[in-house]
Amino acid sequence: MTRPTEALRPPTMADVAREAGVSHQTVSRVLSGHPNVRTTTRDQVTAAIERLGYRRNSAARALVTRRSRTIGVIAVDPTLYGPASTLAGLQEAARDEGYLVSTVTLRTGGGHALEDALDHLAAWGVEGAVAITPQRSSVQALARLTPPFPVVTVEGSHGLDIPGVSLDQELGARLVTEHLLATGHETVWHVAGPEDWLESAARTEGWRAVLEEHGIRPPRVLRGDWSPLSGYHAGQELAGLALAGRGAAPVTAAFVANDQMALGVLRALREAGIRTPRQVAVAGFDDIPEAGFFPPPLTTVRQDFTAIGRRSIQLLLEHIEGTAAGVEHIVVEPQLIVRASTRSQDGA
Amino acid sequence: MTRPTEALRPPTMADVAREAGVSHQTVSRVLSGHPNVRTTTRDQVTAAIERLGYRRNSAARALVTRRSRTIGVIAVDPTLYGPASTLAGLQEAARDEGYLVSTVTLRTGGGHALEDALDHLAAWGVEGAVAITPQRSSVQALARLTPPFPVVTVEGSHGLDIPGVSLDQELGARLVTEHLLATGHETVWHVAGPEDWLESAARTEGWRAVLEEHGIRPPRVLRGDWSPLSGYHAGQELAGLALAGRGAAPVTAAFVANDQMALGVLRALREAGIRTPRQVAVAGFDDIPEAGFFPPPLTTVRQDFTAIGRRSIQLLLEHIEGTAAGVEHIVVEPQLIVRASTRSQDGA
DNA sequence: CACTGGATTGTTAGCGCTCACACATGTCGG
DNA sequence: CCGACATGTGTGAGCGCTAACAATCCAGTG
Repeated sequence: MTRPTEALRPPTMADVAREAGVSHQTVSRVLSGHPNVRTTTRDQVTAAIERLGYRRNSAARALVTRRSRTIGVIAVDPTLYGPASTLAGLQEAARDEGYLVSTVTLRTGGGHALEDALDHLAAWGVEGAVAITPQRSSVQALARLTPPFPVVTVEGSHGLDIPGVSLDQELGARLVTEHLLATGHETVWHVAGPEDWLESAARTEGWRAVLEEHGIRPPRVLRGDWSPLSGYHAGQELAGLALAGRGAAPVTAAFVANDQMALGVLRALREAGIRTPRQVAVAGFDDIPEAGFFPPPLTTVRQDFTAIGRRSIQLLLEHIEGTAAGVEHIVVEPQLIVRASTRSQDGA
Repeated sequence: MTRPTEALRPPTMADVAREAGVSHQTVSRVLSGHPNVRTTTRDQVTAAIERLGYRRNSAARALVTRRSRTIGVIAVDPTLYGPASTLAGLQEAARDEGYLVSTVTLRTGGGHALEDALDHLAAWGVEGAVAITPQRSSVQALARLTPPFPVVTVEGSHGLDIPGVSLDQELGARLVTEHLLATGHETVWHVAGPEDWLESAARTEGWRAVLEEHGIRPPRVLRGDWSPLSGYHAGQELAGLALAGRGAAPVTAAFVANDQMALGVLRALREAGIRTPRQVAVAGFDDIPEAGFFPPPLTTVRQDFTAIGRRSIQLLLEHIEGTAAGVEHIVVEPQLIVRASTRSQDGA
């Protein structure tokens, strides 16, 4: 009477029930921690589970409970330090809550990529999703779409009707700019990130606001694409301006929108024979692990990516459970890290 | 006769069948692209699907087909450039194959972390997993465990009975070391990564082998933990040795096991007043985006992380489909990138 | 001693889908 | 004109689980 396929199939709840001499429902009760099960019965079931190496079938559970216990994450370019760190924070938080995290990465934020990603997640029945899509276009796409599950954003919900978590980018930029002005600089130049990125815009905004509050007319904004190379090009331009020494806005300090570009700027300045920070002070944003070892060590703004990841999972779960109170925007505070790149070595 | 819950429940295959005036089985056939369906019928069904906004329920499918179309990935510290890039490559390849990727990240590779991660994935019924666990201990743990699904490793299956994909780390180290010797250096010092990491061991091995082939007795190995700080400490030690100028092994060239540590080394050398590459040439490994902008731009070994990710998904799918021919180890070739940090500026 | 009610267990009916089959048609050669 | 064969389509069962209900046991009670 032995069925030949027996060995191939993992044990089911019915198998455990038979082994323990109870009904499958009792097994289910034990597994879900139902209180009204006699201790002796519970032990028998537990032993049978152990003996058979039984595991609950998640597909069957998901089918009947209509809950997949899976969360989707959509990330643009998770190769960058920021998104990668956020992702790690998300994973950990979700796992603690008993969720599995499924990630879809986007090369670009444009076009139908986001829609396709949401579709892909929907097809697998995720209960909700976190979108790490810091580009304006992606967020707008997100606002247009109506996926069949709640979505929260990371660094992307500014002014939109989507719940989200973000670092106070503007405050970070303010801290840097104030710091540079306090160090005695007449004005602060700015190398911004790509125009399409919200983070980029917020940092530029913070910088501009501080200058204006001090009655300083903001100099022309230089622009890069987050890459070291683009920073290098911007640095060459700054070097040219510094050496030309044009009147209105002397180049003695620059706030670069991320650390990678700052590295490029530093290199360009050095190649032009300009010393940092003596002649031009430079500050970045992100505090990547390398920042403390740049030539010179870089003043920057630290983001607590782990906290951002954790808070966004919290927020998403609230929306999944339906306990969320409206459309909330959680803001995480940045921290200024002062290093040699903005410290006048001769004690100015 | 309207059921009040109707609106809450997403449409099922039966709903579509009713709408299209066919049986649920015909809907299923249309969805799975079965050839024997009349074109007119197919169109009716497609239209009904469209009208109702129907999506197949993945849980129900997984239950009956015993296939979840989900792949698990276990990654240690996905904040590092290498793992993050590999992850991105994996994601993309898996998605192209119609799989969802669920990621579990480990803070440490030690203890039961790996087992827990596999458990977590098993509980969700993944069909297979890729382990990016480059530590010796994790790989050994992996070899001990017998998860209920195939597992392939990235950078971790050396000498073990587990299929995997890895870069030829040893070849990379050989290329660097040969390059440095060819530039005229009498010997090459080495700053290694953590002892527990297989990649670290392989790079050290390649370096040692080349020196021995040239009849050079390898100098003492300095050791870091991949971080810029640890590289900085190693660099200080190197600087001390260089300035002391002890007989047997002059410090004129160093092969550092990754780019981040190389940054630390460069900084320490500069602080000690040692010029790179004139007095000491430095080379790294990984080719992180910043490497080309280090002071000076870093000679390093480029890894094609995207290819590694892609190949490992291929390999895993072969094992899932059962078409795999034994335990295969795929090796990807590295590429030497020569930059200023090893070029004698005065044309030596 | 039947009667109530809580604790404990079993029974039944699906969840939404795919598979194996049965049942229609239509087409063709003998 | 009938069977053999292909092409379409429908029917029933069942994947492994949970939720609702039903059934049992066993005190304590009047």
